[in-house]
Amino acid sequence: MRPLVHPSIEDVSVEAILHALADPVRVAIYARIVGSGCALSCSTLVNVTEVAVPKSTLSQHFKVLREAGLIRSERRGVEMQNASRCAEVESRFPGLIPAVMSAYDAQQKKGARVRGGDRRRRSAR
Amino acid sequence: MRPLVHPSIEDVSVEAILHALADPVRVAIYARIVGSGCALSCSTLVNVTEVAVPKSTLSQHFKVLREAGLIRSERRGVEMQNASRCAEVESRFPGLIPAVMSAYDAQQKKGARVRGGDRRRRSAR
DNA sequence: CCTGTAGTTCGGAAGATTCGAACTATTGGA
DNA sequence: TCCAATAGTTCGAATCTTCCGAACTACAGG
Repeated sequence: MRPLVHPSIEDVSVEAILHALADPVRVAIYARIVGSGCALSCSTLVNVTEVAVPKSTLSQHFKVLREAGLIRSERRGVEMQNASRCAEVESRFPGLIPAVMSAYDAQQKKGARVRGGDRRRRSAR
Repeated sequence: MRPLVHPSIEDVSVEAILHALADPVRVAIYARIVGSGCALSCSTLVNVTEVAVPKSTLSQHFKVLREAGLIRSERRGVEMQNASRCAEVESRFPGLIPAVMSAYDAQQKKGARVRGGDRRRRSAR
């Protein structure tokens, strides 16, 4: 089991943050963490979307969020606590996260459209 | 030659915008277009980065920016004029683009670090 | 030690990206 | 009108990335 990678805040890039939040599942996860105000475990986020996300995929998504500098993951007993690094990211890129979250919220409110962004058309396997 | 696709602004998604701007070359292109205030042709942007971007790749990048709703491309004689759709995007997602551009500018100013975000390690071909 | 729970790693299939080569569209001459 | 030059697009193959089931590791409580 490799130790978890958390970049120091000065090594965080805009590109990595945007890439992390460009995925519909990841932005939903991140919005939930930020919205809840407290740390959340992976397993509580299996149902962020309509269809349940497989846990191996979920694990990858958390890794991307973590290595982009957006969240901090810490083992707490048998589960993992994922907290947002809002304050740090805010100090490095003021206004970025609030703007993205506000845009995301605005989009979610506008009824159940078929939003673009789920660029990957999944096929049956 | 297929006609150019320009989504109407209400069909533009946050995910598509973030995905478009998550690429170091595309965000550089977009920053130049926004910064210049006027429409720019593809060819003037071959040198947005240290290494010249091949024109077939550049064409793909413009397509992504266009289909994300960030720019409007129009043929003007033999070349293509690419203008930003700032005002429209601003009306749909207020504050998003300014926040991203401001974060990007702040990052660029901090010396020539090896920034993360160029996720694709190119190999010799 | 054994079992259950939570999450990670592995590996292969499928999707996305890159870029050279070939192609299309438009303009300005000869 | 035909030709060459310029600007950009499309195609195709190599490469990179993402997804997810199966197998694995880590920890808590009997």
